[in-house]
Amino acid sequence: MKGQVGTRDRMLLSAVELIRERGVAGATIDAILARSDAPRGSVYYHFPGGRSQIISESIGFAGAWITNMIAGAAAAKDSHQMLHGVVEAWKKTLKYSNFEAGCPMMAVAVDGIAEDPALRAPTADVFTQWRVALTTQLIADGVDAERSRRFANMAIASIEGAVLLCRVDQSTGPLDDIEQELDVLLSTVV
Amino acid sequence: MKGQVGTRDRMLLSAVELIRERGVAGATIDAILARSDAPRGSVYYHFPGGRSQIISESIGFAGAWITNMIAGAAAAKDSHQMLHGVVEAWKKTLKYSNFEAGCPMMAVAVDGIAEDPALRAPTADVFTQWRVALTTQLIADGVDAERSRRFANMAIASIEGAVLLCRVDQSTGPLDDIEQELDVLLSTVV
DNA sequence: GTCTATACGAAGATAGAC
DNA sequence: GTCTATCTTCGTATAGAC
Repeated sequence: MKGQVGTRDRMLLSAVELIRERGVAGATIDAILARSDAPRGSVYYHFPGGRSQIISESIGFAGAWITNMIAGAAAAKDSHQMLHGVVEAWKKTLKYSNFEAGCPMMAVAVDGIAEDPALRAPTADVFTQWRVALTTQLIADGVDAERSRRFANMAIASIEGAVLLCRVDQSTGPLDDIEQELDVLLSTVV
Repeated sequence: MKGQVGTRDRMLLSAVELIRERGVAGATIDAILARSDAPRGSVYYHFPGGRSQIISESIGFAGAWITNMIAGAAAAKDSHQMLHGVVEAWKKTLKYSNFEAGCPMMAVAVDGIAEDPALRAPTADVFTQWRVALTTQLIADGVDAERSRRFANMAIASIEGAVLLCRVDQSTGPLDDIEQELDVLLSTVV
């Protein structure tokens, strides 16, 4: 049982995928069941809180996914390589999904928070985690705190925006472009 | 009748607002009617294609809104001022809506295209329009075509991403930050 | 842990009156 | 141009059997 992915986790994973592809509104119970191939009876057994519980837990799940992506990139020696790692990971996931899946956090912000305002705080927390990971590396590279914060916001914003443009264009072009520009900008810092 | 805004236009305007606040899924017929204070009977009279026609026409409507924003900023003398104008316009609209309304194009990309794939092309067109407006100014300022394209994508991506972060943070901080970084980056160009 | 049946509400769409 | 049914589909949730 240890190495197995249980029904509960498969449902959450499917929910994240659906949120990335169709937004929170598209992550219906039926769609989650179909994708995870989970039995109907599992819904209120594993998630007594129903659909809203599935959605809110999905944010934690997706947050962990992003954290892993950054952690992987953080294995790099400096800020340049860290950003490169994150951007490459996005290109890979975009291509893998045929440009149909974007960032789950963006989706939650766009059509999830209006549906359930309680989702705003945890979403903000995930973005803050990302900021912390970036500023930590920048400060380690000798950048001062304020400039680190500004650059971190710039990196997160441009990557998020570029992922959106890539989906619409069905091409990694925008990410290729902002990666270069981000590198130029970073060169003015460290 | 000339200066009046008709029922049809009021419905489209309301649809755009709802899309910005709640995503495409949140722009239901009932919500559009309630916000525009339009009579129920108007729906299939003005829009024989029903809801999907309202949504697709809303994209053109929103595209025009963005074009106006850029046009206003384009009255500036150079690229620096143009970007400043666009960012300031976003800050204003965010504050005006209490950080509840984002970019309609982002919303369409996130939860509209999956619902109706026909929306992808017109959405891509709007982003291209924006790119053209920016590259035109950059080239006028003496930047070469390739770098102009890269920088334009960087500007669009970072502004879109920052608007998202501002909504989640309920603060204009992220836009303030990327405006400064965008300015630094632009200084390496022109 | 999982299944079926059922209830309930929301949303889009159509028909026919005014 | 606009209104009131009405139909249908879909999505969430609950109850009770296995």
